[in-house]
Amino acid sequence: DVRLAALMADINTSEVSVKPGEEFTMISISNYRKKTTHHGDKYTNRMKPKTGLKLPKQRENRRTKANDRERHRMHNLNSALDVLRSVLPALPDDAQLTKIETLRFAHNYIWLLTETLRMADSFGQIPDYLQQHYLPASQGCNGSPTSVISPEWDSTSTSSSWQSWDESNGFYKGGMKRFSFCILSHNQQ
DNA sequence: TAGGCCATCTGGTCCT
DNA sequence: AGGACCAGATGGCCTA
Repeated sequence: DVRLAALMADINTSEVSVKPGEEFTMISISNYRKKTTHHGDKYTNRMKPKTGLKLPKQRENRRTKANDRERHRMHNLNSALDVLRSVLPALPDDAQLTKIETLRFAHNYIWLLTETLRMADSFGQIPDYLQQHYLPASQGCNGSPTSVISPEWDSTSTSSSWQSWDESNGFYKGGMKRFSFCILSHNQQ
């Protein structure tokens, strides 16, 4: 069968290499950002116009309304991101993915689920470890080796998919921003 | 202290 | 005309 597993690695680890057959382990989550909450009046002092110029009353009203709408729009966007975070595999307590990480994580997670379905179609079953650790998303990983299989998590990379997969050595190599997701083994039986 | 992340403001552009 | 969307600018907070 084709075995897939994933690894969450430290952001500062520039490369992960795991040989086929090795146990996968969580390397580090020390660089998870602590959750922070921004409160409304935290930014109050930014609400002054950048220029000291006094706007005409009508224009000022329009601008104020536009600012309110824009704020509301961004809050909606953030709410949608929160919903997205909530359906991704759980992270350790007090950790929250950034916006860009959330989007990349979601992309990788969709890839995982797609791949899982493909494997189920091909081999008639979903490997135990996938069921145990990754499915369904809402159950999270509870601190166990977690997250999503993906060939790519490099925030600077625009390449997709399998380009960094080292077929000869059987491991994925890639530059990493915060996490690395890699396929640890790929055994044929 | 530098850099990352974020919220907010702002003006431009497009759409209804 | 007014709203939605977008990107640049700005400044605060946090962490290494």
